Formats: sequence, structure tokens, C-alpha cells
Amino acid sequence: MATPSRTDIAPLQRGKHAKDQRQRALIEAATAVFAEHGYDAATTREVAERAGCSEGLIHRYFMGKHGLLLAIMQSKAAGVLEDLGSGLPDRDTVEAEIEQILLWHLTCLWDYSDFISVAVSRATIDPDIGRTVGESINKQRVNLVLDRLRRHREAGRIRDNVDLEAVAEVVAGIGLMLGFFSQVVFGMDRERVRHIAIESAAALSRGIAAETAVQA
Amino acid sequence: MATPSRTDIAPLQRGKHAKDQRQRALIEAATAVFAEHGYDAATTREVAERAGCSEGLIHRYFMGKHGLLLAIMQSKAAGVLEDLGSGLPDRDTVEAEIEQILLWHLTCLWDYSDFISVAVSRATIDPDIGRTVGESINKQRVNLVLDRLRRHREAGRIRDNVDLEAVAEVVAGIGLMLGFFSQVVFGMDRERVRHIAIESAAALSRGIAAETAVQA
Amino acid sequence: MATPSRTDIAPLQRGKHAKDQRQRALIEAATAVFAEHGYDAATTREVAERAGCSEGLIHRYFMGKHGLLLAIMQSKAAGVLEDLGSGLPDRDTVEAEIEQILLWHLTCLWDYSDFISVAVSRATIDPDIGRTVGESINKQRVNLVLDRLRRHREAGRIRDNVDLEAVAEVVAGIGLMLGFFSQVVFGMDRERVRHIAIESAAALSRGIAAETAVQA
Amino acid sequence: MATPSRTDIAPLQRGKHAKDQRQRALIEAATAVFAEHGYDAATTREVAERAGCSEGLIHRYFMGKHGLLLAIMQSKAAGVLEDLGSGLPDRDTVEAEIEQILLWHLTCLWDYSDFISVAVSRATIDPDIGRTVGESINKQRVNLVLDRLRRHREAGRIRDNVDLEAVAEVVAGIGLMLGFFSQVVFGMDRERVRHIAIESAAALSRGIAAETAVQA
DNA sequence: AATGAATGAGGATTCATTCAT
DNA sequence: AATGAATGAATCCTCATTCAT
Repeated sequence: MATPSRTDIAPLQRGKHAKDQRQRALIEAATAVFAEHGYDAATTREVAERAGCSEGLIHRYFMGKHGLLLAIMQSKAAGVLEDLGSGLPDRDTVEAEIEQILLWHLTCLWDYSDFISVAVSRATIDPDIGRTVGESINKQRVNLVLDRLRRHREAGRIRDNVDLEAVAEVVAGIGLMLGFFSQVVFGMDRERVRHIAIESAAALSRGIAAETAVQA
Repeated sequence: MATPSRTDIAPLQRGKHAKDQRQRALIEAATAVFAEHGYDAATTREVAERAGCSEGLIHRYFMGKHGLLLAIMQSKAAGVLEDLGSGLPDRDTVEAEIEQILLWHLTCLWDYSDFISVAVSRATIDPDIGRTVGESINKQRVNLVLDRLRRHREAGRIRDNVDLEAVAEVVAGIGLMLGFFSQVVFGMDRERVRHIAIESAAALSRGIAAETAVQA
Repeated sequence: MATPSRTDIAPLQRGKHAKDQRQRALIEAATAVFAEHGYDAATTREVAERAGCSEGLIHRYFMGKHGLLLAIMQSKAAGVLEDLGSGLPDRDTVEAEIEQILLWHLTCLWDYSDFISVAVSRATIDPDIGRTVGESINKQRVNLVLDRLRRHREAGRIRDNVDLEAVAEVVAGIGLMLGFFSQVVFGMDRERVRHIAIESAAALSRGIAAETAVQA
Repeated sequence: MATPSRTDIAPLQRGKHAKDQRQRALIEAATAVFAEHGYDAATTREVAERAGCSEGLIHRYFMGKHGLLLAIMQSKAAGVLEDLGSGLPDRDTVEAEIEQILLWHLTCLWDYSDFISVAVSRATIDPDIGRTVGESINKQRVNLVLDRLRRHREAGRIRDNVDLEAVAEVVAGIGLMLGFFSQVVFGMDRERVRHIAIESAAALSRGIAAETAVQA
């Protein structure tokens, strides 16, 4: 999946935008290697080898191993949120909306599982990473969910006495749990996870639906 | 020569169950140190120092650093589940039940945050740990939730068409999210987390409640 | 002395003697950087930066870092001896002669302290440098002193039984000691050093003066 | 050459005072290696190999390469001064006194040439070393010379108008010049150096002798 | 002719593990 | 049974040098 289409054979060209390409390759390789062995146990040598360039470049480009980790976080966090923002159409019911959000997490976090692994395993140790994960990734995800729920509330589909922010937090949390832990960490069957997502979307949406809606 | 006979203060006595005591001290120290720096970056030297004994013992008792990690997992996983099993009385309503479960997670995972940090950050890297976390900790937690929900279903308080196992999975997931990530990793205000737990218990219980219950 | 007269801003002109200028800049920069960090610890990058050109030029012009060191030695050794040869007028008394030589050392070695630092610290390690320092710098310095003393001997101002070469060696040695070690390395007060130079010139000249001279 | 008399064959014993022995061996080896290649170019690996122990010990004992350098300075500086302080009997004439001092330098600095090389080549670069060399080694040497000259002044053998401290500085300087630079760096014939020392002792002592003494 | 990007060999240092006491 | 001294493998990083532009 990484670097899917290299048109030419030669991986290392001298000039031009080869630099960007190599930085990208380094980030991809590092994401994989860090996810596999853990950041500390991963070696810059393996990263460089897998990226097809010399170790020195890691230090030239990213000012060391830790800089590379930071670069991963920035680059990937942006990627995740971009993916999340686009391609989720508005839904007519709260249930469909939540279901869509959860299913999106299943797909996206599966694709980004290496990155999430690295982020999660570093979040408690490295303050920088912790902040990035907490603020950039989690908060923005919650906000996105919140925006979507607000539309439904305004349409009168959500009870008045529900704390919408709390619900958004929970939905985002369930997304992370199912998308990352259940699927990736615990290796649960993906169909089963999908089912759980749909079930919980149903339960939760029923739980917050406006009372008239329930009766209808 | 070192500390030959300390009658009172001495944490290290010669005979008896001094061995158990030292093992315990080592496990406690290692939990803290591993949580602080991460398993790989943590040094056996610091662990030994904080436990007040020599590095060599780590190898004698646990057959190395990794063995110590395993010992932590076993020892602490048992502790968490034991805490969970006891002291949670049956509740009369589904909402109270779920709320109680979530609030328990908040307390317990806070107390065990070091252990959870270590477990979570190693789960994706170390297959042994991954299995322990997945099967011992997560599965048993889900089962415990499931048992409690079953009682309510049998009492007719839960809809027939709800997949109870899925709900148990979600409840346990929310517990982990709020108890560990929100509280510990993201440093969210604990009162706020508590509020979210209560809100989501309410929403979820409403969502799975038997229809008559809703009308009532 | 460095960057003697750049009339315009542009340091890098294309044609002409821009090459000489850059070589000179490189040598000046290298002298300073080598003196500051020591030859081995100094980096070609810093040299190039300070000279305002690219690292590659060091290899094109001097065939590498060591070639640059050699170029420094040649260039600066010539400079020192040139300064020494000129501008020291003949003196009427042995004392004035020796005093003048010593005081010249004080001035000149102060100006060239970077170069002397490099030369001295490499002399014992690098055979090439050792030879340059020993033969080019020291021997020629001694010879110059010797020439001047010979004039005084021929004028009957120096005892017959004095080994003039030995005295020349010692005078040159004192010059180096006071001019470099006392002033530069030990950071002794320059006025104090000057006083010592004058005192020792007096003592030494008395010690080698023809006996009649003493009685006079 | 170093460590000439190890009584037993086994170089590495486990317990007891093997530690002191290994520290000594490390210092000796490092002195040689640093003198040969220069501090920066010298490798801890070669030091360890030549000392017959592992690189790790350098860091355990001396907290790194630089600590080893410091240890050399302390250890050897003490050695030089100890050698200097003892075994120089009082002399009856100023000439004999100065001659003895200079000849002692020739012997001692020859024996310690590796150490002096290291000290001199680092003195201008490393502030710590510069201070040690300047204050511990040079100042104390000058003071020792000064003490001896004072005895002769009190005995009326030295002119009143001579600045004794200046003379001491010069004598110590000549000692370093001849003992280290002439002998070691420039590789001058040792007999020739000896001759120069004697000549300069004669000249200098005549130059500072009390006037009556000259007439006598 | 000059640049600056890339290399790769090599170095100090760290640390889990072993072993003699 | 416990210590702590010693090891040596392995790591991140630096930097002189080369090369394509």
C-alpha cells in the first residue's frame, strides 16, 4: 500500500522532488517499523533499509529518530482527519448517522492501524505525542461527531435533555475501541465488529432519540 | 556486608517470605518504571534501584526483563479482575447497572493506570501481552458485564431483539475509553468524565430497554 | 587581517582571482575553527560555513580536510617568518637585541595565536605537521636569532666561551614560551609577560656578555 | 612497556583490588593512545583493548571518554609534581641549582612525554585541561623553582635587582621547552639538548649572580 | 566551476545479562 | 542466596567525502 505507484524503476533520483519522495518513504517505513517493534526497539537502520536510503537522511531530514516520530504524527494525523472530514454524507436518521460514523472508524482505523498503534503506545510516555493524540486526533474527531449530531438535534431528532457533547465523546470513543482495539489489537473477526458497531449505533440512537420519534 | 541485620526498618529480611516481598517490590517498581519510560526505554537498573535490590534478582526471579513484564501482567490482571468481581452489588435497573459498571471502571482504571499504560502500549507489539490483554483482561471484563446484563434480560428489562453480547462489548469498551483514555491519557477533568459515564449509561440503557419500560 | 579588503558586498565573484580569495577565506576560517575545537573535532561544515562557501570546495581546492590543514601550515608558517624577518632593526647592545626578539615574539605569536595553537596541538600527532613546525618554524626562528647574535659576537660583545647556537635555541625557546604559553595558553597578564621578557633579556645578556663589558 | 611488572599471568581477576589495577591500566593505555592519535581521534575501543578490558568500564569508572582524560590529567599531574618535589638536593651555587632543575626536566618530561603531549595538545581547546595545566602543572613548577632560587638570594648569591619570580618563570619555561619540545617534538639529539641546558644554566646564573660573586 | 544532497563507515555510549565472590 | 562488577552486542548519530545537477 505504501508508495503504490512508482512509475520508474530507479528509486533514488538525485535532484528535483526526489527529496519529498524520500521523506515520504521514510515516514511510511518508520510507521511500519515503529508499529512492528515499538518506537524504542525499532532501529533507524531498519527504517532506512526499508525506505531504501541511508540512515543519515533520517537525521538530515528529521533531526533524529524522535523527529521522525513527530513527522509521522503530523503527517498521519492530518491524513486521518482529512479522510474523516470528506466522504461522509449527511444521513436522514440519527441511527444511520452514528452507524456511518462507527463504520467509517472501522475502515479508516484499519487502514491506519500502524499509525494508531504507534500513537497509542507512545501517548502515555511522550508528552508531545500525548498532546498530539489528545488534541489533534481525539478532540477533532469528537468535534466532527458533534457537528453531525447537532444537525439532527436542530431537526428535532434528538432529545432535549441529552448532553450532546457527552454523546459525541462516547461515539468517538466507541469508534476508537471497535476500530482499533477490537479489530486490530484483539484481532476480533471484522464482521463481528461490524455487527457490534451496527448494534450499538441502534441502541445509542434509540437512547437519545426524541420521544416522539420513538413513538413514531 | 550490606545491611546485615536491620531489625526494624529493614525491608529485606533474610529468611521466611522475604523472597515474596522482594518479588512484589520488583513488580511494583517495574510497573511504575515501565509506565513512566515505556518498557523498552526503562532500565533494569532503575527498576532494581526503586525496588531496593540488585539487578541480578530480576534475572533470578523472573528470568530477565521480559519475564518481569510477564509477571506484571499476570499479577496485575488478576488484581484488576478480582477488584471488578467483588463489590459490585446487583442493581434494580439497567441504567443503574451500566452506570455502576462504568463508574467502577473510572475508579479502578485510575488506580491501575500504570499497569494499563504498560498493557496498552505493549499489546500491539508483544504477542504474549496482546493475548493476555485481549483474553484475560478484556474478555473477562466483557463476560462480567454480560452476566449482569443477562440478569436484567431475564427480568424482562431488556429488549428481546438486542444482541446482548454486543452491548456488553460496547459497555466494556466505553469503560476502558473513559477510564483510561479520557482520564489518564487525555487528562480530561475527572468530573467531566464521570458525567459522560452517567449520560452514556442513561442513553444506552434507554436504547436497550424493553419497550414497555420506555412507555412506563 | 582576515577578509582584508572586500570593497563590495558580493563575496563570490565568478571569474578572475575569486578562486584565490575563496582559498584564502577557507584557510582563515579553518585556522579559527581548528584552533577553537581542535583539528579532529572541527567539522568541514563549520569551516565552509564560516568561509561562506560549500564544503565541496575544501575537497576540490585542498583535497580534503587534511590538505586544508597542510595549506594552513604552509601559508601561516610563511607569514610568521616573513613578519619576523622584516622590521627588526639591528640593535647596539646584546640586551636590546634579545629584548627586541622576545618582544617581537610576544606581539607576533599573539597575532598568530590561532595558528600556533593548531600547529602545537598537531605537532606531536601528525608527522607532517611535526616536521613543518620543527624545521620550518623553529629552526628558521633559531637561525634568525643566531644571525643576530653572531653580529654581536663579531663586535666583541659576547663572551668567546659561550655556545652561541645554544643561546639562540634558548632565546627562541623563551620567545615561544612567553609568546604562546604564558600569554595565550595560561592567560597570563600581558604586561607581566612583557616584564618577564625584559627581565630575562637583561639576565641572559649579562650572562653572555663579554667580561669587559660587565666591568664597564 | 607500560605496567612493567605484573607478577601473575591472569590480567583480570574478579574481586578485591582488581578494580584499582584496571583503572590504572585504563589510564596508562589511554595516555598512550591519546598521545599517539590525539584525544579526539583516539577511540575508546583501542584504549580498552590495550588495557585488556571492555569499553564499558571506561564509562563505568570514568563516566566517559572525557572523564578518562580528566583522570589522566589528575593522576599524571600529581605524578610529575611528586617526582619533581623529591630527589632534587640543594645545591651550593646558583648555576648548579638551575642546571639541576633543567636536567631534571629533561629526564622527567621525557618519561612523561605521552602525558605532556596530551596535556599540551588539549590545553588550548579544553578549558578544564587548560586550567589544570596552567595552574596545577605550570604554576607549581614555577613555585618550586622560585623556592629554590629564594634560598640562593637569601644566601646573597643573587643580585638584588633581579625579579626572582620572572627568573623562575623563565627557568621553568626553558625546562618545558627543552624537555618537551626540543627532545620530544623536534626530536633533537638528547645529548645536544643536555648541552644546551647546561649552557643556558651557566649563562642565566651568571646573569643573575650577585656582582661580588662575579668578581670573585 | 560550485553546490548541496546523499552516503556509509565509524564512534561513544547504554544496558540486559552473566558470574565470581 | 544475593550482590555488583564486568561484558559486548547493538544503537543513534556524526561527518568527511562523493556525485549529479
